[in-house]
Amino acid sequence: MKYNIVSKEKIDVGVEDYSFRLTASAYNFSWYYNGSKLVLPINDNVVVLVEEVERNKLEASIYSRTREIDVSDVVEKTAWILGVNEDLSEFYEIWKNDSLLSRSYKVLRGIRIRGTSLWQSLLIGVCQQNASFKQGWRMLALLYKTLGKHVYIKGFGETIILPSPLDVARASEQQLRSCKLGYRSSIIRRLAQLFNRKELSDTIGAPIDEKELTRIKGIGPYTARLALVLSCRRYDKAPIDRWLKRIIVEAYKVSESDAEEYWHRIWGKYAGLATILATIALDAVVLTKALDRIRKGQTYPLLREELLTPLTLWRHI
DNA sequence: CGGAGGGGTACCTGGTCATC
DNA sequence: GATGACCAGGTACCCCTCCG
Repeated sequence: MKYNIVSKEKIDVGVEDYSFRLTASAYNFSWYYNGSKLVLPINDNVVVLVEEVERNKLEASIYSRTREIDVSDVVEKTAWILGVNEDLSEFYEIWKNDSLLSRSYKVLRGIRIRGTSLWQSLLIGVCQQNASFKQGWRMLALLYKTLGKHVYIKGFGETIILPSPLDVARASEQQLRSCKLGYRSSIIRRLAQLFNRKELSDTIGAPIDEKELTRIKGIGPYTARLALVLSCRRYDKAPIDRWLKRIIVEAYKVSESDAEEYWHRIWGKYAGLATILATIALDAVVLTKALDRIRKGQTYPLLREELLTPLTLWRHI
């Protein structure tokens, strides 16, 4: 089915320090961002193409497969995903003075984490389990390419809609295997089943509890907390993996057992956001290289196009 | 006694690095 | 260049202690 443009809307940026370019770049794929235009699938029928027409003036072209759509609802969801009204001034005060991340402030200031649906956040989380950044995002990219819906958007080109829980349920074993998910494929199947049975809700921004998620086999605290960060902008509990734990030990000279508590003490209710920021600031390089960079004080993204990093993922995959 | 919580370890899979 | 050993890293699970 064809997506036709139904409306062009202005998206108001309600904060001073917003960076569309950074927000669109971070952890994104080439079929969603091309350096200027950002594709945001809103629901089964609606896709939004966002562009910065002037500094902090965003324009959203709404594409739909159906005639009747609620434009104000789409605009509201687009604004929420982009975090254009998220005031982070308190967070900046900590960031500017933090010994690990302050050097990345100049480069990354203005960035927001793009909000996702719960389903999408769980897929991201499960693919990140026991995997390096590169490995995890390659898995996710394969999921998109193998099971997602390839769609052509005029003014952008080809994009891919994330496979739905139903798409995953219908996929063959072989198809899932070809996504190189390993043991994760059975977790993803189980998740898809929960969404299909409506035991999990995929409404954008709907609140969910960490405990509710960790009850699911295959979802532990890391994946649950990452899902809360991405799907609810809940930053109070941080998804701290061993990578970050070791980095905290090195950077702040605390013991491994105190690392998590220490991180929460520094960042308070923004601990989860700081976690994501740390991965971007250190280009998500593997632990040994990250520790090396901390020793050299290279705690900001290198911004080299040829590297595969959270900020340049869209140039490569 | 029973539940909560913490520690240790096995499991799994792709990445990395040393060795030939 | 091929091979194999080891590592990274999140979760599951078992066992232990603690506390009411």
